[in-house]
Amino acid sequence: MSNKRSDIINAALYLFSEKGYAATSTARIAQEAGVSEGLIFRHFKNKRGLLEELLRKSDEMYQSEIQQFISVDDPTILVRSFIDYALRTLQYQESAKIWITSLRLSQELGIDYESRYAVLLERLAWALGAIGHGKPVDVARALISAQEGMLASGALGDMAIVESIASGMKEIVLNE
Amino acid sequence: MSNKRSDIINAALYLFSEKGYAATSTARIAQEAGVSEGLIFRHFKNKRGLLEELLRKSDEMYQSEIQQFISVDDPTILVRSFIDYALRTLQYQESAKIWITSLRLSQELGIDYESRYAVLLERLAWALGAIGHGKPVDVARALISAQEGMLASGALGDMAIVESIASGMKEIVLNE
Amino acid sequence: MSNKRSDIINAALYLFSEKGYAATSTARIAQEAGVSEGLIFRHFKNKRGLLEELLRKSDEMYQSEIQQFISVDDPTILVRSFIDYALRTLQYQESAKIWITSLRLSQELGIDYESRYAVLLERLAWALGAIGHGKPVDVARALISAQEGMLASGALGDMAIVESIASGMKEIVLNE
Amino acid sequence: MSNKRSDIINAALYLFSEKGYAATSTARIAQEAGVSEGLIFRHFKNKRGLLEELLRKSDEMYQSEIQQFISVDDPTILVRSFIDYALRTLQYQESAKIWITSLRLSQELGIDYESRYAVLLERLAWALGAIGHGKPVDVARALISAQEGMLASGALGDMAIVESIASGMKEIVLNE
DNA sequence: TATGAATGAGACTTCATTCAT
DNA sequence: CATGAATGAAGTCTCATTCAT
Repeated sequence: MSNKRSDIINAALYLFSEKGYAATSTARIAQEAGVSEGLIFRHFKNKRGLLEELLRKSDEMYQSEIQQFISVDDPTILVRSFIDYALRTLQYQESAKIWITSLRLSQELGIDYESRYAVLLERLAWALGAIGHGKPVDVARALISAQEGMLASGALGDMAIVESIASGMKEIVLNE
Repeated sequence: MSNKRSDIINAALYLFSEKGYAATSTARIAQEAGVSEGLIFRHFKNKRGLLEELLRKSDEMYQSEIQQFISVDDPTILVRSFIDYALRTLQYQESAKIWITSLRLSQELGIDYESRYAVLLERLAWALGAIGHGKPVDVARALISAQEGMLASGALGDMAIVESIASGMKEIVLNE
Repeated sequence: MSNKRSDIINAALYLFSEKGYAATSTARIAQEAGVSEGLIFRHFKNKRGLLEELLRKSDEMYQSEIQQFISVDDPTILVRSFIDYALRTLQYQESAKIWITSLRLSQELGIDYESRYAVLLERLAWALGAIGHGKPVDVARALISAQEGMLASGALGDMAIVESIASGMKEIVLNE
Repeated sequence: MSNKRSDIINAALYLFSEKGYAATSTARIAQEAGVSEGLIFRHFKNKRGLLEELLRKSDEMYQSEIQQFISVDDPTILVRSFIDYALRTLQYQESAKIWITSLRLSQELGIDYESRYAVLLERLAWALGAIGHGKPVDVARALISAQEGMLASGALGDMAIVESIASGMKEIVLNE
């Protein structure tokens, strides 16, 4: 049965993450997906439409993935899980790509990304406050921000730096 | 003397920062700079050459700007200056653009960016160690990483978030 | 019984008349007809086949419609009926479309259209001669020609002009 | 020196008149004009822009051509000149094409065409009134309408019909 | 009969780059 | 140094048509 639709999405995800949106041609996506170029437009109307579908999917996956640690009761464990999550994700290249890519694409295209963090931010702030940090919302934002930088480094393939950043984050917020 | 050359660089800087490298046409750059398209190729050989010149310039400016706080003797002041620097820079839009842009372009094109941080990383690590933080290199990297995320937010124009991140960074590393 | 076939013809008629043959896609026809695109090719082999069927139908309708006045015995009434026919037809938009459209399509595609007028031309010439006009065949052709221009105006929706033309035609050939 | 711009216009004029606007590709126009396809878009922005330029030019030519007989003082000569003009024009194919074509293109694209006739209509009505016709404006419109039909026949290359129509027009309005 | 996924050719258009002036 | 006309390759997208179901 037809999984050509998702073949296209996967190919686009891969190529966008390698080269960015503007530098990836629909011909290349079709080739990578093993379909005709026309099919892309039949399924997604536009190159832009394909991107939006991809971003929508990525957001869904992200929201479902952060459930893992967002509902943890122990604040220390919650924060540690948050930091480790990105670390772990980055070690299994393929599953990480969608996250990194959607971050970058949002930047490249000026799409709002902040809203994606709403739930995470709230829980993280709660945990940081419970641990004893002042200005927990600000600290939570700083952490998320650091993690984004970490993802960017990860995208460039430098795992040593990624681990160093994670270690630094734990040091300052968890003292470990 | 001919300032058309720098007009081109400035136009490219502006447009690359708005749209990214691949999505900016040389025709658009020429129009923005008020010169003929051909002149770009006379001065920079090709579009990539223009980009490289721009990145080179940006690195020079960056290195000269961080001199301000890199040579500070008091570790606390040094760290605070580092954090405030991005904050201040972002408040004066134009001068910040070059920094944000070169960060983004490096990511878009997979150019090494890490080396730019070499000196900064060393001094920041020293200061953090002096303040009493463990694993000072890791923490320094986490800080730089957070600042990159902050710049990305700044690029999207959301100063409230930028300030929140800066505040969070100060809270965790300076306890203020 | 299946009226999807005629749904397709009607949709094509409508769209060809709005946009012309070349500018109308089979996808659009299918959508307008509420059928799948494939069905068009099952019924008509290809787009051109659909057009030819449409033109064939239109000619049949035309021939049957002009029977109304072609068999009239009084030459003055015959000529007046001819002029009024187009006028009346244009006032009931829908039924006029097929006539205008086939005229236009014939032009767009360089299809012979003259033969359609054979019978009409003969009767009209007879009537004009009977009324007392010299060169009755030439005058008949001029009249038919004027009526075609009238239809073109009608297609653009300008009924005031249509009525003016009809009035002018009556003035010169019927003196009324 | 560069007459490539007008080469493109001429090629487009020729091809649009043969096939219509929608059925003529820009690649074909470029080939016919002996230029690269890209040049069309450099000069006219759009295929549509090319069409509009062509229509603008055609209108200018038309207005300047009808000066010949529009300023004639003798009403009979004026009307005869009007009828003969189309006849003569059609006999010299090339110069006629632009007129016929713009008529057809206006119809194909639903562009206003009526305004082009404003001056002509006024003078023709005056002449017809002076000759003694009632409802001179209506008759003038009928004449113009007949001439349009004539042009359409001429476009299909049937000069015998064209001459017959012209003869019929003279018979009814000039009695000759 | 009817659908809808799929395709390949070709449509319009943009682009980086060259070159005569 | 500077322009602007010109190009060829490539880009996004549309289209008529086919075919398995």
